[in-house]
Amino acid sequence: MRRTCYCGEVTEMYLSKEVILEGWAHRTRDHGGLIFIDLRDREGIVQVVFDPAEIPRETFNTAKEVKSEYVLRIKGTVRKRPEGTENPKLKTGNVEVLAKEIEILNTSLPLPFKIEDEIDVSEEVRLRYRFLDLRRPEMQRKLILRHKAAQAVRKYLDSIGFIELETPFLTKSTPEGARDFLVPSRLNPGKFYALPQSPQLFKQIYMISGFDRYFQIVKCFRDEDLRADRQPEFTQIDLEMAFVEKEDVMEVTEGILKTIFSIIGIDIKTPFLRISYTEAIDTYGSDKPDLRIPWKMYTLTDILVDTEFKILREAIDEKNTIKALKVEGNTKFSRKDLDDTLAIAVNYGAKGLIWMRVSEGSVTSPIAKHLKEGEIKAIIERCEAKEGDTLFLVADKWEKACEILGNIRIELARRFNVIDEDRYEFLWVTDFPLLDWDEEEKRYVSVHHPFTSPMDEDIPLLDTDPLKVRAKAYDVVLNGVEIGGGSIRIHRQDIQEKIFKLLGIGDEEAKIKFGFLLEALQYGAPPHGGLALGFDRIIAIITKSPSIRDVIAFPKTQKGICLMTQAPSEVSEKQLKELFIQVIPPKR
RNA sequence: GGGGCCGUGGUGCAGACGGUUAGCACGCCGGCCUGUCACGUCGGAGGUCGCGGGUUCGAGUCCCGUCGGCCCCGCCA
Repeated sequence: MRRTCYCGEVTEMYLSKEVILEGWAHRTRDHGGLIFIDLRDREGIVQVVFDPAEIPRETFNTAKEVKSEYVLRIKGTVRKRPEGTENPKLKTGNVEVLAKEIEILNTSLPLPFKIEDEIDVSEEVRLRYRFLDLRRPEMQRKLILRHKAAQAVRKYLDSIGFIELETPFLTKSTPEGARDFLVPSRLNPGKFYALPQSPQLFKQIYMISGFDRYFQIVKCFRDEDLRADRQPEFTQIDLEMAFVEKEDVMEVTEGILKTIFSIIGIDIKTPFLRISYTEAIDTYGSDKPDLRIPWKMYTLTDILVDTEFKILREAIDEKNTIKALKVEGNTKFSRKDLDDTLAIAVNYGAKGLIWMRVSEGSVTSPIAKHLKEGEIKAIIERCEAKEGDTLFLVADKWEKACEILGNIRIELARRFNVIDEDRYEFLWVTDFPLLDWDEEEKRYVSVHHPFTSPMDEDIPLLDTDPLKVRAKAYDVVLNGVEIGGGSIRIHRQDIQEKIFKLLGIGDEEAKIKFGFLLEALQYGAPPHGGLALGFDRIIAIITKSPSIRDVIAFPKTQKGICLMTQAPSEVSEKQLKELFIQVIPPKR
């Protein structure tokens, strides 16, 4: 006996036909003299009827024993449901299967939660019983969509000449970037592999090897603290191209995203908007702005340059920037709203927060009396503020002031429900700085990574003003989420060495850590660049999942624990001994 | 490392200001039921109140610590 079709496929097409179905008992309704069993498999649910007039007593009694999630094989005939008993909620609702035979293939313990969407259960329980959670239609839809997206991306990239190539998981630990997961080497006592944070160096090597266009849908590993959108292992769509400029990489990326979104029936417009890092920070207070939020930020420093209001006077004298966020619309801020907004500001390091509400050509504000009429007018004009709009002002270092207001922008947009969840706003953020200054370590660090090419015209600045150097780097942003990023790489050994030097990586260290790359760059390395897309994040967005855990089959908790397997776990003395490893217990 | 929310039968929740039998819904078990589809109906079982300590005549409730889950800051080239 073999299955003839999936439960969810039994429609009028099968009328009067005999079918064999295999699946799980979704629900049973025992009316004493008549039993209904909803049988479920991955394609859906169909109602099976057991009528004692049609089958032997023994068969009927077997059906009586069935409980939730028993695994069944049922043979029966498809018939029209009696007039008036159709169920429009089911795809198969016009028909039912009149059972002739039933076989219980397996029983099931009572479940901790129901196998259905909209369950009211903690994520902790879902993760502990992930095998049941994944049985729910919602989770099956998400993982099947994930599969479809991966397949579509493969097909698309293959069609434009990309070659799917693998890279090692057991590889070399490199400085910079995230903390590595280490794997001890039994054959080389005291030495460790690292799991890759990304296939970065290998894909560059592939370019030097002449594969020209590489891609991979691949796991990456970073041992950092977890968030709703961060797991220690996650999946990237990773690609690299030779003989290209950033426009080429951006075009391919837009093609990939277009491909993925077409799966959910959304035709996204390309090319995406492009704005510079500086503009993104200045206007939206974020390098990954959510363009679904209409509110923007404005600079008021020049307007208030002669102010006598003490707090702002001091800010200007300290060469700080005064920024304003405009919250549009007649949004009513209660005392509590204002307090909460201040709390957000303080959380991001603000020393204070000024609010002003536009009203009858002037403003209502705790500081209104300290401002001249001309200043107020100029502020309203600069912000293009209308009646009822509320402005929030912060005075601080440019980047910090922007960042504080940027976070207020996001949190207030959520609170006042101004984000349209059905909109998808893509953009490119370009012209990132190449380097940042790390105050703790007292050295430059890469904003992107150490292999990112500086802009040609900024190369001289490497010697004079490194922080002014812009990178050939680009991030792709969707609805306030960084879904990908990449760069044109350095393909000349002299520049690469110079960057290492600036990063405080000495010749000796560079040779030890990246010797193979520096060497490869000397053997005809073509200009190249690429990008990686956060696959989990994209799938989370298109399935409207609040966390990437919902689109990862077996995710970890915030403490990095898999609640199903209880990994990580202790290992035996013997295992440690073989690896020449000794555990030092943490101090209590 | 830090801030916030949460932890009570299998699941989700309720338990004022500490008071004697810890309540509700769903699920589970048993009976009845031939057109249900969240079936109905009658009955029943099921609890270390996360864990440890303290205050008290008495702690699910108050205090301290600890463990776990979630959100966030730091961190994540």
